[in-house]
Order: sequence, then structure tokens, then C-alpha cells
Amino acid sequence: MLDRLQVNDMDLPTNPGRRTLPVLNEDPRGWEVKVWVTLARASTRLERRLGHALAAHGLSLSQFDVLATLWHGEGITQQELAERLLVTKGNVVGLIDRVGAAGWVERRPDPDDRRVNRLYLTDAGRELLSRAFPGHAADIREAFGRFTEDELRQMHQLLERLDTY
Amino acid sequence: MLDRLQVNDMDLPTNPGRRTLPVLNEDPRGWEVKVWVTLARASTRLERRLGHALAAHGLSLSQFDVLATLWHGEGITQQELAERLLVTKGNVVGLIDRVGAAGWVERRPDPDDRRVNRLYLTDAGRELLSRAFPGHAADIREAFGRFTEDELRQMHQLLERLDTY
DNA sequence: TATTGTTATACTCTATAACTATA
DNA sequence: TATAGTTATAGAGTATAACAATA
Repeated sequence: MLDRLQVNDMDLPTNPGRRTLPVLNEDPRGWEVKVWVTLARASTRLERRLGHALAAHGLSLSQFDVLATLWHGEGITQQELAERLLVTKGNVVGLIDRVGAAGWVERRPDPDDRRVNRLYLTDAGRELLSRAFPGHAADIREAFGRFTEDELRQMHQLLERLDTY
Repeated sequence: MLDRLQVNDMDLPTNPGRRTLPVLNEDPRGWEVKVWVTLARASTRLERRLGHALAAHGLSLSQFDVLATLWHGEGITQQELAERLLVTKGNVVGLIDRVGAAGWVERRPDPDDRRVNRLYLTDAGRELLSRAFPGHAADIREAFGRFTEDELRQMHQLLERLDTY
């Protein structure tokens, strides 16, 4: 497994197209900023690591998200996908163009509403996902390996509440 | 405060109150994947919200990170900045070019090692940061507003462990 | 009129790698 | 030889906005 990646002449984790991470710890009155900094940093580092692993399959993290979303609900519209991925419908066009060009996803016109495209995994897409997912899940489990199940439940509950504020 | 964000001609749910984004919940044996999905989603949503607020100051989240990092340690080298932001030194050149062009950061040659640049906030940069930071911190506090201090400590502790796995 | 998807534009960020000038 | 920074390239993601087709 790869712990670090040779980048340039410097050791760094990787992942394309995504943001760097925050760094500001000095809020005098509360833990909120500290928690956010740590959250963002942990998230970024995991994104880099997972993104790098997925790159071996020719997938970006965003593209993996598209495929995994379709895996759960084939036949959704581009608009629905946009809402789930928290991006605009304009961005979805580009995303689907790319995974479509790779042959993993296809648009099918909705017979009842001619404005709508419904999205489906191709056989190749399903196959790719079933090839990529196990390692991906294993990487995630490794990252969380030091937590007890109780702690994982706790984390999940806290993050759900944060996500729905 | 903004509850929804006007994106395009679509209302993008800045807080859809429900569904999980990235996207794979079916790991039969553990909570790890679920926790990661929730973590990534919460992080993404907060990034979007905070990034949008910072844009009012002409700052991207990454640029804010640069400024905030220098606020903590002016005089660091580009290489050191790269390590703190978890990006390559090549990427740092672009980052500093941009915040430098805006007049917020300057490179000064190290007198003892002529390969090295040391980075400093300009007065404008310091002023911008002191203008942008309070609202930024307030947004963060608002996002974490539903947690008790005890829960915040808990979260921080859990995320620190995750970050250093 | 409202909605779905498309197109166009501009910018930011990231990855990779070769290059320079120093040390 | 090794290190700090630069340059070059390519691509991905995002934000914004106007547009066409359809409802």
C-alpha cells in the first residue's frame, strides 16, 4: 500500500482538482474554529489519499462519487445528481461528459418528459465500480482503524448533526 | 445569514436537511464508510458556505488559508508553506503569485540563503485578514452552534486522531 | 412562466516534471 | 548532489450567466 507519494522532489499526498486546507487556530473564545480546522484538514488529507488510490483506476474522487451515486439510484436525472453532489447542473454536464466519454455512464432521454435525461451506469461502469470499491472501502476502514465502533457511532452522529445544521 | 444560495437559476440546497452525498452506505461490516461519507459531505458543505462568504472579500478559501498561515508565522519559506498546506512547492508559486498580485503577500529574499524566499503579509494583507476573519469565524461558530462545548471537545479529539492516523 | 439541460467563460487548484540558481 | 523556487503543461472542478427546448 502506499503511504506517501513521490511528488516532485517532495513527499506529498495527492488528489487533483480540490482545495487546500485551512489553517487558523487562534479563536480565543471557543472550540468551533479549532474543530473546523481539524475537520477540514482531516478531510483534505483523506481526500488526497483516497483520490490517489482511485487514480489507479482512472477515477477522480468526484467521478467516483458520480458512479457510486448512480449505483445507489440509477435513472436519476442530472438535476437530481447535481443536488446530491452539491454542485450546479452546469457542472454536472461536464462531469457526465467526462464519465460518459470514458464509457462508464450514459444519458437516456426520459420518455415522459423530453427535457430530462436519466442517468445509467454502463456495464463497464458497473464493472469498474465493483473493481474500485473494495480497495476504496478498505482504505477508508484503514483510516478509521484506530476507532472503536462506539467512537465511530459517535463521530457519525456528530457529523450528521453538523451536516444538517 | 444565508440559508440557501442562489446558484444559477436553481436553488442549490445549502442545507438540504437530509441526504447523504458521496455515496456509498452499504458496507455491511462497519461504520467507517458511513462516517467518511458524512464527514466528506459536511466538510464540502461548510467549505462551500465559507468560501462563498470569503468571496465577498475577494478571497478564495485557499487564499484565506495562505494569509491565515502567514498570520501565524510570517517569514516562513515557500517550501514550509507548501508543507503546511499539503500542496507542492510548484502549487505554492501560483498561490503566492495570486495573493501577491493582489498585494496581500510579498516575497523577500533570505539574506543568508539566496535560494530562499521568505513570505510576509503586507499591510493590506493584514488589514484584509482582520476584516475577513471575524465574519469567517462567526460563520464557523454558527455552523457548530448546535453543539455543546463538551461535544466540540469530543469532536476535536476524534478528528485529531483521524488526522494523524 | 418555470424547469432541464446545454453552452460559454473565467478562474482556481492540483499533478507532474523539467529547469535554474544556489548550497 | 541536494535543495528552493520557477516554469510549463494538462486537466479537473467550480461559479456565473445566458440560452434552447420543453413543460
